[in-house]
Amino acid sequence: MILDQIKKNLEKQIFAVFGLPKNFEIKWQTPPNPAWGDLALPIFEIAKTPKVQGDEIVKKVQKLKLPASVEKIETKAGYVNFFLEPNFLARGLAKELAAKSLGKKNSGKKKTIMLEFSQPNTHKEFHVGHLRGSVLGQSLVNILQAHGDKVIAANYLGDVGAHVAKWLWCYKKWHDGEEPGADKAKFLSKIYQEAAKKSEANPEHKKEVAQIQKKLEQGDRTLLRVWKKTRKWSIDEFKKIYKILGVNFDIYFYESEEEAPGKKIVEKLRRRGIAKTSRGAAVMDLEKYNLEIFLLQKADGAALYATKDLALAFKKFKKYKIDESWHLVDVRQTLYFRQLFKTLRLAGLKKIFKHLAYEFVSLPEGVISSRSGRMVGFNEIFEKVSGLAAQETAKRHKGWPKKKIERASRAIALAAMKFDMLKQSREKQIIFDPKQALSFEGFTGPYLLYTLARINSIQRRAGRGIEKIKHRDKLKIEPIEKQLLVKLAQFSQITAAAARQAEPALVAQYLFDLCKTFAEFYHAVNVLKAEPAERVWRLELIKNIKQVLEYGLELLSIEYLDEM
RNA sequence: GCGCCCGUAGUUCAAUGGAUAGAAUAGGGGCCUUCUAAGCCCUAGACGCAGGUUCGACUCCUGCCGGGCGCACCA
Repeated sequence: MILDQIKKNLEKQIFAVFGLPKNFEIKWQTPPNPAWGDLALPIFEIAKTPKVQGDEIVKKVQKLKLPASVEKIETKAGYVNFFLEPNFLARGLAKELAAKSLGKKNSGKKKTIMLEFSQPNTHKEFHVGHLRGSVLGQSLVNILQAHGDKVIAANYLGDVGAHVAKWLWCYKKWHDGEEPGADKAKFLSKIYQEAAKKSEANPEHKKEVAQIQKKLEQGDRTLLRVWKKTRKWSIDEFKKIYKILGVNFDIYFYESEEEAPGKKIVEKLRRRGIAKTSRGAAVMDLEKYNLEIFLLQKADGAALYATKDLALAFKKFKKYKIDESWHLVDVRQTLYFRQLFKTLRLAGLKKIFKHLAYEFVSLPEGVISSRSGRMVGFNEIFEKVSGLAAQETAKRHKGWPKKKIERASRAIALAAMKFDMLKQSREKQIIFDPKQALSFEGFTGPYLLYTLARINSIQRRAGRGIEKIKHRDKLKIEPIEKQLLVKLAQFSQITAAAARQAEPALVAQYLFDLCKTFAEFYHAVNVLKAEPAERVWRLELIKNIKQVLEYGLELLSIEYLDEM
């Protein structure tokens, strides 16, 4: 905001001095080194416009009148660098922060977006792969909402299909009536692994599984009862995890509910000649769109993922007043979604669909696989990480009661795990190394929490006597403090970019950078022991940092602490 | 075979076509009588290869090499 104002103000003059055409777009940059300035104007582009010749530029730059927001101007290596006036910046920032408008935007046109994410399968374990999707999704919801959009968070559970049939088959055959005990996730996961192994070992078994699936779709009563009961174990487990994670859904959809309507839609598409029958199955021939053949329904009439997704898409737009449907799903489904969206379009649902792809999580040993048990379950890793956090906390705070340590270590563990999932861009594969997940140093969630803890500590010691700062007085602002001011002012740009690119990593990286700069400040100057005027100003500065940091963490859905 | 994505310090990641390619971690060396050392400072270390487009390429294009993923009854 404040930066936008400064830029706008400068642009007016720049256009006039250089005689730039009206449609010219100034591409502001940030100098790589703060010592070179705070805003950079590349003159390569300007030099291309007919009226201006290279050598004249420097002369013309000297004609620019310095507004109050700018301290000085330098030309260097093809750039005009503007040094912002720190007092001006401090004042503007204070206004922006007081209005709580930093990082928020009220775009006039509010879109309603339904964001579907997380989508775990029942009867399988929630693992670190789901963790990425869930945390990414929640963070996107927050970021988009801050951007001014209305977002409906939807989860779509895979509660039917081949994997469920397999599980039920194994359970009925070898574990009939068994109860899961305290750790439902482990129980479900164990049976699934056993089911995968046993069903593949014997062709007889494969047939039995297919039979179970058929019976289930036909609504066999006794089977349905078992399905309902075991499905609930799974869903309860997921909800428990979402509660721990602070991930919230406005709506839950279930694949089981989309089967029948999906089949009807496929039938309709067949009648209308949009879908064809090939080898007994319902397909869309999308070869002319370079999207190959898309399978809608199996030859034996059983529903596929696509069958159900068609129904869900129609339902979403009919029942909820949404403008766009976004799907945050693993990149491996890119082709699938392109096929699905094209099919929907051909079926007459001409709406905006978006597949937000993210790279999957794998382990140092290889790809995650629920069937082979090569995976890191959420509960297991969460326990490990929070255990270590508890140990570290106890070491540092001998007097803390057990409950306080528990609360802190939980927050630290979650910060570590979530930040790990958010800090790199969506399109980068994460190789989840449990050993590295146990690190709380450097580019990690706990580092951000620690920064906050230090700020809080200063504030506590400062006591109540924080005077209001008088901005009319010129403050003595150190270079490192000015760097902090500039960083804070950039926050709005970052959140806007994060929303535009649907990329929470931008916020994560920014916050880390802010904290690094704070740490440098923290070691370079003292807040509490400063001269009265500086003391007041620095207290105000750290208050601002705290506000941005807390808000940024909220966008990432990371809970923070007062002390750690 | 066809298609999509990715190759940057030992490792994990950054870099709207722009300035001296930034961090973290691991390595070496320092800093706790000063606001929390989960920290800070110093040091060493990288663009897969070859062309092309451009005033300018880690970024765009082509080819090669290396890795991942997807391509009809799984989700």
